[in-house]
Amino acid sequence: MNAYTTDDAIACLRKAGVPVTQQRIEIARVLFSAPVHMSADQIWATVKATAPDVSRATVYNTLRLFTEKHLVRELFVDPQRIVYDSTTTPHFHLYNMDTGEVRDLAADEIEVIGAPRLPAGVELEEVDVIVRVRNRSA
Amino acid sequence: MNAYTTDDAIACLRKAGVPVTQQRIEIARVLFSAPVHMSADQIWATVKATAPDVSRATVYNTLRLFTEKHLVRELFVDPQRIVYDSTTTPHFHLYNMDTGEVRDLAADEIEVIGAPRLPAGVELEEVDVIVRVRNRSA
DNA sequence: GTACTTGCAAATTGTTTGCAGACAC
DNA sequence: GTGTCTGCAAACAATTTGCAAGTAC
Repeated sequence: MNAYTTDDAIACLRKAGVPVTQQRIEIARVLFSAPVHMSADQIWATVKATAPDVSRATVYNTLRLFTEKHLVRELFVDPQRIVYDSTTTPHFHLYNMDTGEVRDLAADEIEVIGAPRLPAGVELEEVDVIVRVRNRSA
Repeated sequence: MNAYTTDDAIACLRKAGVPVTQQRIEIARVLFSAPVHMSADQIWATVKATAPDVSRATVYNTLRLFTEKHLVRELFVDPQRIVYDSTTTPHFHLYNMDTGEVRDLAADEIEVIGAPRLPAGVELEEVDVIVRVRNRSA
């Protein structure tokens, strides 16, 4: 899912069934050049560095679209902001409550065992694990 | 931590080091009469049923205070609203994305194994597990 | 009596929406 | 050409804050 070049970004969008536009390419390049965890406003700021006239609304709308198409995953680590994770394979997170930083956990660091008894008529969507940490000694 | 009566609520607040007021008693009774998962506005609506002139701001401020004193736990299941959990012992959650309902998971349903390698200078605060489900067949 | 709380309404913040013009195909 | 996308600014909803009046002890 890495897309360093514009062509990679275009391929990635096409594969996901997302109509290609200039703005979406810019946003895809920010997200998929490397695994990142960014808030919508951070993404907007980064995109503006290379494409100054992308509007905030477009970034928000595009992120919603990308989420629906499973190109990114929304993380609710903090009620103040949604963090977008460009890695969509199942994995867990470490969240520093003081710095706001989000880090992926390696698969061997933590493991979830067992499956909950689901009520009838519902199906599992995903399992979210967030390990919250603080800087030592406040 | 159950507090069905006013006296129980007062004792609970005193024990937590929270100065007792009429409004806090009402809010405590809503939260601690039984294990609940409620949003701030749901709590406000419930409190108003028996104490009509408690303001929304007081409910929000009190919930923040209760959180600091570890009388309740904040759950970030959905970016739109904070859900308050009146059970503060460690446990995990099942969240129905369609209905918004939150349910506690029993300790034998799911288990987390292993501990992440923490960066130097940080300490573990808590581990949050949220199992997200959807109603079958959209 | 004093300090802390409350209620109200206004402010704040992250996110969404409506609409006219612009772009992809 | 046609339908979708974008930008702008206004709308929104959940939460917070400032300040004068009320309450617990």
